[in-house]
Amino acid sequence: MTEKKEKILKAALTLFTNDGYNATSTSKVSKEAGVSEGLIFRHFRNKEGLLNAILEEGEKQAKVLFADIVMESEPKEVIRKTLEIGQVMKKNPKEAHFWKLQYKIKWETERYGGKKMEPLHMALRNAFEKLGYAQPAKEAELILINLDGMALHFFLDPDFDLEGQVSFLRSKYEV
Amino acid sequence: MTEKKEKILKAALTLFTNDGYNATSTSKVSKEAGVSEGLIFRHFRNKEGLLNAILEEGEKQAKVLFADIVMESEPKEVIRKTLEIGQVMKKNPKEAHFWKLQYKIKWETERYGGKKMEPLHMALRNAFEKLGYAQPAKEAELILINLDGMALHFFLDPDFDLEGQVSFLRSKYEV
DNA sequence: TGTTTTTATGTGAGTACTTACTTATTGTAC
DNA sequence: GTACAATAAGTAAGTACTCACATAAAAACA
Repeated sequence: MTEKKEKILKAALTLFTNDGYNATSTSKVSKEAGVSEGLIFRHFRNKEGLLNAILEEGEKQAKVLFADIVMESEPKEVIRKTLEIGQVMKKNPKEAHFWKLQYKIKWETERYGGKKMEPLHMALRNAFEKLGYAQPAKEAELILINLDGMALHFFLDPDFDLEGQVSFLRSKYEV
Repeated sequence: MTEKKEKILKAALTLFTNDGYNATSTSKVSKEAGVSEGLIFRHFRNKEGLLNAILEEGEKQAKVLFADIVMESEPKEVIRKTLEIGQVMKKNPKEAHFWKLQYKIKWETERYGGKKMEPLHMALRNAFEKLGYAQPAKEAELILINLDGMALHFFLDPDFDLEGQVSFLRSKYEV
């Protein structure tokens, strides 16, 4: 990975996340990266290839983030850690960039996100099962739906009180 | 409102909702509407004006949709009707178009959606208060966050089981 | 009423500029 | 000196938007 290639990736992540994929031209990316436009196509073949490279990098980061939750054996801890994913974003802005980009791309291009949440879903299902909940699968799905809803507000509504909502949920689940 | 003006609005609603705002050119809209491109600018001044016209029309529809919930006096009915908003979308595809566009625009352009959910939030807050919940405001916010999460899956995940999730939530709130 | 004048609606070709992408050429490290 | 990194200068197609002009509808006046 050359230095300029990394600069392209960084610039594209910023611009795609802030302005959106379609609203960001390869020319803008090259200027932001301080690089000739042609270099983008040499390294990534086309604009979509650049997007895919960023998305793949984000997926790797997500796996690391999820690993800690999936490997947790204490069911209440699984739920608590899941609910607190948002706090991680506040501390780690690059992780937040990747997440935000996921949602932006999902809505802008409607390319289906794949099954990358599946391991988390499984871990939650098992946790709720161990805790004796009547419908563990639905409970797990509800938490993930909640996470998506909170992400919308966290990323797009500057007045959203993330911590307040998370602690409210923690008290609901007693975790 | 002339016939051609309405055709432009209809075509733009479809294209903006399916392909996104930035990915839809005024030329595409004019072709879909069977109208000269210049007419778009005669009626709406620019592309953003066209978007605003559609958004305003959607806001009117949303007010009608919310009115029925806000005026409901039975607290459990307020919650049930709110949870069942998604079912309305399934029956009324044009309403669904407007909703989907709201989310697409929100993520694509990050223009703040305004306070159009405020009356619904209020109604829910009062409902939870009457039912003796400890934190009615947080409960109301949670329901709206849930709605946003379900919307993501409803519009973008073809396998999402909306009815299953809604009836699960209804059983949770006993409504 | 019929005629003229104004206004609203509509077109199609053109504007300057941007888009994603290509190609030919040069720099550079081993 | 070869393989790769990088650039500058292109390309054709597309972009939002404008303009001069045509037609239809409405208003004003005789």
